[in-house]
Amino acid sequence: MNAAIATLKEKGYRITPARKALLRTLYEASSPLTIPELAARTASNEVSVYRNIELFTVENIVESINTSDSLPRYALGHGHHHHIVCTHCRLIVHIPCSTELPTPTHEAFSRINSHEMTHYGVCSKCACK
Amino acid sequence: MNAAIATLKEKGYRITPARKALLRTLYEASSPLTIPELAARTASNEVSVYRNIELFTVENIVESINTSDSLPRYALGHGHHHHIVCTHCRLIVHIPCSTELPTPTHEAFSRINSHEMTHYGVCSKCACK
DNA sequence: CTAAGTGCAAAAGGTTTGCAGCCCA
DNA sequence: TGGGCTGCAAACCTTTTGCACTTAG
Repeated sequence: MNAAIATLKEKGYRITPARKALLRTLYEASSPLTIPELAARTASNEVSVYRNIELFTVENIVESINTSDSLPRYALGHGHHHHIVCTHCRLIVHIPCSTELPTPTHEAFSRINSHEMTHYGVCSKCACK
Repeated sequence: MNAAIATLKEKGYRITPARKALLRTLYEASSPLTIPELAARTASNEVSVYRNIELFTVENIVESINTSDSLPRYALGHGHHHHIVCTHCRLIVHIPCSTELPTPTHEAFSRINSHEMTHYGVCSKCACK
């Protein structure tokens, strides 16, 4: 979180209470949050959250997680990793990227630069019900 | 495409011109299409396209592809596969799922049922510019 | 014939934009 | 002190809903 503040300062962005609150909320969150959730928890305007999340995304401070059946969610980024999503309660956990994932090739593509992977399952809590 | 029509008939849905046109358009498309594109190409109402795409998705006739920087796109589903997306022109191609992808484990999850994987790169055409 | 499907209009989200006032650097 | 930041209002775009009309079976 201090690294994020340093990054922002470096690039000439201002460290405002709204931005600190947003970073703190993201830092303390146990699971990725939506824009309305972030606005509620930081007691700030949804529009400002949109603008700051946009900024943080561009600066690689947060990553956005898009699972088709919920609003986009945001979390502090911690390098490359994958997700496991509970299809019942939407719990999202991060897992490391398996070291030996083969990069595919395709005649229509000259370069492949990155990938995203999401696993879907049922978490322990939901499985017990 | 005839398989899709058979599925619909079986389940008691009507085979209307709008649905035939939608299936034909999806069948002929070289890349997944958005709702507005589908409405334009089938000369039908966007609302009806929403409703039929929803139906086709539930019936596993089409798959939806959500890349965060464009509207959701739809294509006829052909079993499990992955995607490669060109970050310049949004070209999307399908590739088979590598047989030896390890399924991760996580203490918070009791079962992992499925996954999605998307690779990002630059296609040959965009690379030449 | 009649329940399912379509199109139009309008409501309902979610996101972006414009602008006036505020405040960090 | 000034330019970036915030909040409010309103525009915008995508998706959903209601309802009357049409049509496949």
